[in-house]
Amino acid sequence: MRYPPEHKAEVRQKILNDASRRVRAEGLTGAGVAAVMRDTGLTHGGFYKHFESKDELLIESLRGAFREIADKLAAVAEGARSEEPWRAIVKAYLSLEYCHHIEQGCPLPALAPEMTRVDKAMRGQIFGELVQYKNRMVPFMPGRRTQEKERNFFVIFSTMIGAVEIARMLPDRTAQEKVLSSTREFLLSSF
Amino acid sequence: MRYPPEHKAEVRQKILNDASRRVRAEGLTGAGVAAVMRDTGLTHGGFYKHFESKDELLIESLRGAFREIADKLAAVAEGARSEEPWRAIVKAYLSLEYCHHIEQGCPLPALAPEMTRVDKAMRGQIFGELVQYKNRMVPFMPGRRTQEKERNFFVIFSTMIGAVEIARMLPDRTAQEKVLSSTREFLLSSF
DNA sequence: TGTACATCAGTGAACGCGCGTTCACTGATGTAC
DNA sequence: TGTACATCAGTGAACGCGCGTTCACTGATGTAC
Repeated sequence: MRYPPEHKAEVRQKILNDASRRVRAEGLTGAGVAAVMRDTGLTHGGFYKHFESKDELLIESLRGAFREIADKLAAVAEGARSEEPWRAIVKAYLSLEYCHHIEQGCPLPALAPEMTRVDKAMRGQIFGELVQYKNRMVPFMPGRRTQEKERNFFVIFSTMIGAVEIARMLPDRTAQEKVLSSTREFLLSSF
Repeated sequence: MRYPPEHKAEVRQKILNDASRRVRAEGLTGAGVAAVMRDTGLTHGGFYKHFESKDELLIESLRGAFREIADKLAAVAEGARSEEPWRAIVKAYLSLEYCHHIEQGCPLPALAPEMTRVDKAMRGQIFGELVQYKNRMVPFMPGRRTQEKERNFFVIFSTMIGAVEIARMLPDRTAQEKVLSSTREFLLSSF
């Protein structure tokens, strides 16, 4: 079969989208070649027409996940009319909605501990993505100077990441919502 | 060979200690039967004389990890002379020392996201360990009534867990210490 | 216009490897008589 | 006291399975002449 010239790029993008969802939902080793290709509607053999290795898929799908969540949170912040942007980010990040959709959410509460265990080369690349994510969020953070905003980025995101992780370990919505709303109120009253 | 009657219990405990370190350092799948038995100085075949399955090893080694960190933090809190116990816990938990020794540290910043992905039966058991951990920490938390202490447990531990995870993603001590100390100061000035 | 060949995304069998698990065996020590 | 047998933690080969990766092949379409 011959395909239109844009076909290959589209398929690659579809594989990446499926992988970036799978990696968040099932962990760093959860985006297996066969499973991802099945998601995409292809067989595993064709994978290497699109990627050099599974590692390339992994880093590219993480890159996509970081970009996706940064886009969403930036949109939320920019859409905040009557309140400070960081407050809108905190409310969105600590919502039950975000908590329940791990596959579309921030890679940090889904994968942070696993990301510290990958080999050095990949850890360097992941660190680069984290820095970009931080740089996109810093302008929305509370504080006067950039240094203060940066400090607050780390404090606020640390708190949100931990809260989402704990909430996800709890067995029912009520307990989850309790942790999320406690942490939300704590952060919103802290700056 | 015949062994003294306490021998078997000692070997089982050694296997559990090795596994509980490995699982924190290398992830939920990192405590492989062969690797853990090699740590213990035995060969993989003997494993099933001590455990019914790898799942039994996993839950028992997590249980041990939760108990180990709860013991440590309780000792730190009880040893706090001139300050409130929770402040001593925050200082210990957010120290570079604890951050760097993931294999002896709290299972939450090491494993929380992975723990939400295990099968339902094991998730139930892990949730039980989390509840026990919380119950041991709650008495040390700031707040008047138990309800308030419990709320603060979740807020404080969420924040600490996230901060340790982020710190562990950073490439050098300076950056790690910045996140840890920012978060430490934030928490210590919040209650 | 027709024919032969090139292209290339996708297929599916096969590979080597590491994993959890099983099992026949070992061998030092205890017990029965 | 000596002999035959039982016990049982530990050994290491072997298994089935899923994984990432390779590769000969397919077949629709483009290109050369």
